[in-house]
Amino acid sequence: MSRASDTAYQKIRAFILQGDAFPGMQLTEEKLADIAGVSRTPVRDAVQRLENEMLIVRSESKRLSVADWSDGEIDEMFTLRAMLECHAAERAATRMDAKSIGLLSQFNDDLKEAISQKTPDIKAFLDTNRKFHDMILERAQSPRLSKILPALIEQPVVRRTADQYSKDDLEQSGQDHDELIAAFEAGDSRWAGAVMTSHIRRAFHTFSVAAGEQED
Amino acid sequence: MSRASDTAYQKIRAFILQGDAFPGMQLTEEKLADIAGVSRTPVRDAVQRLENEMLIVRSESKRLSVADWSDGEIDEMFTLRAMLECHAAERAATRMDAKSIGLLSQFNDDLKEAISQKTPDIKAFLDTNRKFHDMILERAQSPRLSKILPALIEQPVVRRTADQYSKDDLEQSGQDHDELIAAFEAGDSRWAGAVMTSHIRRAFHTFSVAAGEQED
DNA sequence: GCGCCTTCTATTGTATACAATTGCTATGCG
DNA sequence: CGCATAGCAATTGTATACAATAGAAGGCGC
Repeated sequence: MSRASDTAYQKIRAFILQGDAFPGMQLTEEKLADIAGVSRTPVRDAVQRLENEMLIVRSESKRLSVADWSDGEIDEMFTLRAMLECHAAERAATRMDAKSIGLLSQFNDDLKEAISQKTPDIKAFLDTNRKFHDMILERAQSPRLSKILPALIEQPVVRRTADQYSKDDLEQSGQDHDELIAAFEAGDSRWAGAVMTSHIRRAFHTFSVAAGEQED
Repeated sequence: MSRASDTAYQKIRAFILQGDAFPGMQLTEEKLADIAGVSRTPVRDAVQRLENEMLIVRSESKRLSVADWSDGEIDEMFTLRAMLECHAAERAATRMDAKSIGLLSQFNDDLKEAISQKTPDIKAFLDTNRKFHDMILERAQSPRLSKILPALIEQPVVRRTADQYSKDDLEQSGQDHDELIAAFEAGDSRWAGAVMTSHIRRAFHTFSVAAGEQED
């Protein structure tokens, strides 16, 4: 979309993901327009996008609020993500080239670098991790997947618990990525898919533990 | 969405699916506004929805056109649909109730009725078929799936070749549905998932043959 | 005091006018 | 004659004013 529409999307998204928003919080188009610094028209575009990503929900009377997910929905979200990222990895494995694999290695080096410190740089970790997965999605060369998957990936609940991940968890991610790269180099799509599946399922497990502890 | 926005969506969708639109055809918001009989504002909402369903694409310069899918994309579409409908069937199998199963049976009776004539009523077939699948999706009780799947289901290319399906193909669909119902009654989610997968993959095969013949 | 109806207010939906951008065409120069 | 460029036309993007609708509050009768 266009400039105002995009900035609205980004600012509202940031407001929900990292800002002062809380699940269930009521929103109005006008308030969001203030936050984004634009008029309601581009805000409505942005809201529709965020609604598709299920970060925002509309009540039956068209009022907006910040999405609040049940445990079941989070579970389902990870399950779908695992299925689709597995599929993406399988496709990518048959469509890789040397340059892309090189980039993947580089991203993963950056990722390891980010968590090698005594206090891991979570933000850098999430950032390079996203780049890594985006690269695979790009190599999957499926417009459909590219439309569906991103909405399942970066999510508020995940973000909110990310800084509780242990160093071991983070390092395991790096190792998964290494194995993915090996599978890509071998052009073995089933291997790549299986590693990706276990990578996501482990992430879910790690998240569950962190989320459980957060409750206490 | 609201009234004008909804009618815009439906009319534009009908225009693409059943109207005079052709793949690659250039569209302007104003023309679509004329077709829908509303102003550009609700049209933009509708267009965004259709863009998400990939019925409409925007060029890099934001101009709109009717989507034109490659064979590879159609293939991928069926693959994703098979994966996700399989998952939906698996979930539904553990969440069924007698009333819903009764409705499924009724829908399938209607479907068989529609194709029992010498010249099958394709429109009625597609209609009851959609009801059947919608019911399963509803019982899967997954908001995410409900958001993702519909965009993969009713598609122009499929619609365009539907009237070439043989009576055998249509009857096989009815039998698949019968077996799905049996799996639901047994509460066997793996069974339900497997039947659904083969149901969709067969549909893809049937479509491929029909589409191939259409080219000649 | 309780419940229902009415009125008012807050919020979303739509249209329209205008701004910005993009593509196209024509014209001039080499 | 070809190409670059300037200006024009067409299209999309944004803001704002107004319409419609849903929710809240207050008043009235019972």
